[in-house]
Amino acid sequence: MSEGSEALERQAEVRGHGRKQAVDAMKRGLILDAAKRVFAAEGLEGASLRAIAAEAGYTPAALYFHFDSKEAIYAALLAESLDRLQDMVDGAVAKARTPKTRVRAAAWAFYGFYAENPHDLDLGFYLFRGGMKPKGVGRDRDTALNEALARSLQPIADAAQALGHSEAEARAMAADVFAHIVGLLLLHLTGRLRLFAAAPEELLEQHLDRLLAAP
Amino acid sequence: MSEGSEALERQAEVRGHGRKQAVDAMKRGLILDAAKRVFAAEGLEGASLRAIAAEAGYTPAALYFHFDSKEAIYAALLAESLDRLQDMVDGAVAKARTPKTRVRAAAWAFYGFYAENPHDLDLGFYLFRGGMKPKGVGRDRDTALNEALARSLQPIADAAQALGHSEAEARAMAADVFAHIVGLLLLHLTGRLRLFAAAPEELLEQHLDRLLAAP
Amino acid sequence: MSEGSEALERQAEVRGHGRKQAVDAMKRGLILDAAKRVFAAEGLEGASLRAIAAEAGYTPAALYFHFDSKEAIYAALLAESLDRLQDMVDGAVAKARTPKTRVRAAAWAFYGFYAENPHDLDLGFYLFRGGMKPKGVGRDRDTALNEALARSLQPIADAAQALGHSEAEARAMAADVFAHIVGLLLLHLTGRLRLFAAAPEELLEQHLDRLLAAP
Amino acid sequence: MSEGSEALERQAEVRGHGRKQAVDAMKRGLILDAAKRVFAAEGLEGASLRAIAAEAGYTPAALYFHFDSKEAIYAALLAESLDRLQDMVDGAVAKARTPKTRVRAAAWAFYGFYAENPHDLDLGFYLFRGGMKPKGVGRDRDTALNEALARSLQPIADAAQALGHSEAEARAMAADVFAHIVGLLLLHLTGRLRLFAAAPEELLEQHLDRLLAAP
DNA sequence: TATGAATGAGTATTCATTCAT
DNA sequence: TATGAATGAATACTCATTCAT
Repeated sequence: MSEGSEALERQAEVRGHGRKQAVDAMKRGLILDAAKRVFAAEGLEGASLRAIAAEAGYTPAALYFHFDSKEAIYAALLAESLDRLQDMVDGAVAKARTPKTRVRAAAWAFYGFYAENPHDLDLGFYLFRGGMKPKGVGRDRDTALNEALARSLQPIADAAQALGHSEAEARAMAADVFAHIVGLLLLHLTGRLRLFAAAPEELLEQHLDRLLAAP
Repeated sequence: MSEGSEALERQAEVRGHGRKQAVDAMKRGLILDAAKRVFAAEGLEGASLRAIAAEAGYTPAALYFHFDSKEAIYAALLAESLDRLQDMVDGAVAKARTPKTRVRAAAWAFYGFYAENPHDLDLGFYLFRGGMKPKGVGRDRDTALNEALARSLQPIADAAQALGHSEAEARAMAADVFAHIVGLLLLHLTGRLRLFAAAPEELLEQHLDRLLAAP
Repeated sequence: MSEGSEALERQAEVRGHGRKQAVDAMKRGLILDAAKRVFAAEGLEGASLRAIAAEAGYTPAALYFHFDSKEAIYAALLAESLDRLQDMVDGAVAKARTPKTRVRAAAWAFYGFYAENPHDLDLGFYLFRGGMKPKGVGRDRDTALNEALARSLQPIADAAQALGHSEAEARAMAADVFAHIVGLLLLHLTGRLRLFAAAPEELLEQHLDRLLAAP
Repeated sequence: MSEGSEALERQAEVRGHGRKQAVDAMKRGLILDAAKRVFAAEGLEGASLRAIAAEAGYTPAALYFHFDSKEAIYAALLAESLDRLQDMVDGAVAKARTPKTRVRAAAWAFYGFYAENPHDLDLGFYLFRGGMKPKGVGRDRDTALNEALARSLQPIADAAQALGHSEAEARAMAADVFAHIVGLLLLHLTGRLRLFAAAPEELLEQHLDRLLAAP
């Protein structure tokens, strides 16, 4: 066997491998798309593995070649959701000129994302909660998701530092905005905010005003 | 039969009735305690009717004598939780002299209650969510629970009005505090707040400071 | 103790006993009425003991003082139904002058009774079937109900004999009419007769015509 | 790969497919057999899904792979029963030369089938009744079963037309025979016919005699 | 006579997961 | 890589009946 042929073989192998990976990724993607659809239509409770498999045109058993467990599918869904979230936040922040408008832009993007995709919030809390127990991997996945989440909120911390805050203060500010928005969304989406005849957008606006008022 | 004996009989009857009621209430209480225990140990998902019955030393069927459905048990649990919450908030507010300290006291009591009883928060969100569908009066129960919740936060709105805010502003303030605390708790309890090296208590303190700063 | 007083006592006893029996019979009647209502509204499946008790304003357990079992209630219901049936048949026959019209009258009364009270037919078949197993008494009850049923159809046999048939032939004729009507009703009530675009009344009329045609 | 081998592969594929189908059909058949056994032993009431599964050597859940619901099992059982019925009727009719003997043959085959398989009658009435509600296509199934039933009785209508009856008359005749036989069977099988010391066979014979007597 | 409380057996159905093929 | 078949455990809830009071 000549060198050339070896190289060719390796190349073919590599290409074959790459193609395999690509095909696999595509299939995973199709399953996740199906999961997203089921999930959006039926909510967390209705998004059984069977339902997802059916929607994806698969047998339930087939999904186990692509994901370790149902939780793994959820986790992948959440990871992808966090990616979209980050894109939205980054996009919004990019258009803002001043640190203050960057904080506002990031906050509103964050709020808007979940207000328009309430199920993604569900997903987040489901997994960040008691889920993730069974299949061990939990730990790694958790930190990965955590990092993705932190990245999404980083623009707020960055802008806060640009405003003269210390790093600790900046982090606290990001956390504060994060918590406030999550609280508002939860109460809003469960209809509890109606009790106070309060609109979440107004409350958020006021919160940002107070937060950004010159001290 | 003399008048005296008649009176005694009536009294006995009444007492018998009262005892029956008391016994019933006690048994309901025991079941609810069992439910709380299971709930604390296994989380909402694991708190099946069977599990609750077993923990209470009953057969599943027996619970249906005391409660109409599983959701009814949850609802009772939540109602009782909201009662305790209100007691805590009212107790804290009673000790405060000025409107501002009353807001702070109420907010901290609210926060403290759920920080110490995280499962009660779960319960609230479970029921305030999609639950409550199948049996029971759903609707009635929902409004009753809503009212209990609103009552717990009323001290904040009252104090806000005492500070000179309009009724609408006062309501918004209660909603704002409510949302902020819920957000903080959720992130704290799911460990997300650690990402920002932020302590929920500090964040709440700062939020209240900003909120109560003279404009 | 004087004779008079003895008599009075006995009388009182009897009266007391009689009253007790009367009261008991009345209560049984009230329960049966309730059962009939539930039964008419919900059908056999829905007529649970609980439902009957509730409708009668009783606790399920209370019914066991008046009836041995659920089957016993059904049996009493059926007995009463058969009484009403007999009244209808007898009433119809009484108005007819000739043997042939008596056969017709009896048949139509029988048909009409069950066409208007389809649930009574259900009841009959339920009990005449596999039911009646548990509580032993089955045997006695069965023969009693059988006799009541036979009595209802006796007018047909009588009229047949009046037409010159032997006793055996007359019995066969009654059986024939009975079977034909039951068959028609069953198929009619389950909608199977529609398959043939046939009306049960016409079929019955023709059957009677053939049966009564001079040989 | 030569053409021959391709052909072989296709054949294997087809056979594989065919085998899969065959295996599936066989398993369904085994389950249905089990159901029939349970059904015969315990009656309709006792033929729970669990019992059927146990008898078939399956877990309850496994049955859901082969049938959509318990009602679907019943429906399949009935469909198969109607097939056997039709075979018997068709077979009997095929041997008869004249229209009149064809009517008689069909009627006796129909009668004989249910006299020997009383449970099939139960099944029919159960499903043709209120059943069929929950899952499954109910409607479709109902009409399919109706058609199967109608087909079984078609020979009678055909023969009636051959005798010179109009189509409507022929249909009525089929309905009449159907009703009479069902009535006889029901009374016979529940022991009610004994009341009249009447044998169902004699009554059917006489009914057919009258029906087929030249007018 | 009636109740309240409780039982135990039962119902059909759903779930995530596994494994031989 | 995917399927078909199967599992075992779980679900909430209903039933007729019993028994101490």
